Amino acid sequence: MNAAERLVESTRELLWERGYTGISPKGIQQRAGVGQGSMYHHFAGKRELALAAIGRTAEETRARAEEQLSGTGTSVERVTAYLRRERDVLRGCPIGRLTQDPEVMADPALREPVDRTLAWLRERLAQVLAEGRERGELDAGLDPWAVAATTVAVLQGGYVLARAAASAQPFDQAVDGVLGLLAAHVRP
Amino acid sequence: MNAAERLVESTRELLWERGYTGISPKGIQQRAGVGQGSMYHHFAGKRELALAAIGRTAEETRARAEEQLSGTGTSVERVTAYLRRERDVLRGCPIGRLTQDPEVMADPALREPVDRTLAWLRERLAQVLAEGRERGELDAGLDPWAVAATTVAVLQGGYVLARAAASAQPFDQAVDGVLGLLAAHVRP
DNA sequence: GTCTATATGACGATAGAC
DNA sequence: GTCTATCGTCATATAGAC
Repeated sequence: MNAAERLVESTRELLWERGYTGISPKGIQQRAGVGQGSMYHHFAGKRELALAAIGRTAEETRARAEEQLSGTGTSVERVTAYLRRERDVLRGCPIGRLTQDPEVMADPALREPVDRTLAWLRERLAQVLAEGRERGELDAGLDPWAVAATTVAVLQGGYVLARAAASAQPFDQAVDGVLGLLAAHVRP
Repeated sequence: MNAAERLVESTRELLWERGYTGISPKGIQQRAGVGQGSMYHHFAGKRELALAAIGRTAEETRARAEEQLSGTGTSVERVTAYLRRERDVLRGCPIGRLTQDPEVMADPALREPVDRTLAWLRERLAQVLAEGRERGELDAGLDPWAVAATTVAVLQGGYVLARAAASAQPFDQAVDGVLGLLAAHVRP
């Protein structure tokens, strides 16, 4: 892996762990094993590195979700596969955590991929749920958009609870809870 | 309000807006309108200020939740009152946001009130739901602990979605979604 | 492309006068 | 109690040699 590539990967890791406000060019260089001059040759500064890093993480996040959501099975089976996918729960969501960073939220270019990824997730889940309703797998009374927002919120909030508790248990409970509630809307 | 009091209040605001990693003694002093010497006379440093500020915010958060959860009405009515309570959605949760701060999570004393508050919320909601089940208001099949975790996660995740979208709409949708799902478990 | 040197300001605190 | 002076370190680059 070349210097530019290592720098972006280090930035991705550090953004995940510490957020934009919590990282420094020096820290990125050290983790990447790249000198100062080299970093400033490839990138204009911390912000340019973050733009590249966040863009890549956003793309990856959408691609991984699409794997489960476009898989086989009923609507509810695909949502379940997405929610129960193996996750590094205590690390949290690398996109969702950026919503808590004041400098990311204040910068339209840094913010855009965060907004877009979470909006896309809600929309994609709403599609899957609407499909399930049309196929008669789910009750007609279910609101796909509301339940989609609930589902994404359970994930994001589950990470918060897990990190606070230093345990994956509350995350798993929250997922169990929403899937249990949803089960009552599956048609026989 | 005296200097010590103003310092704690400024710290509470800044922690909410920027997290522990994102604030500085200087910023706290300026918002409080208090000089450097005065700050270090009343508090040993940034960490001591944060301990006082987080402790107070945690207490207040639990007290405000208890207002709705110990109110009148059925189990589901009280949970609904809590979820639909007026909130400054775009500011997020002053406790939940601290789970994304690496320095808070690394310091047991700073972390404890965060953990305790979110654990208390889950437990209190589970109590309310269990009570509803015992009284026959809710289906016997409902798991109070799982649904409690889901409910708190919907709140915390709702804040994340709202901040990303710069709109309260996804928060409201997520709340509507979980209440809609819960409605199917209310006994006639 | 990568290195070292240098610059400017902020961070987080301590010391001692008033 | 509050003020000003001072301190060592880190943040975020820029400049120019190799």
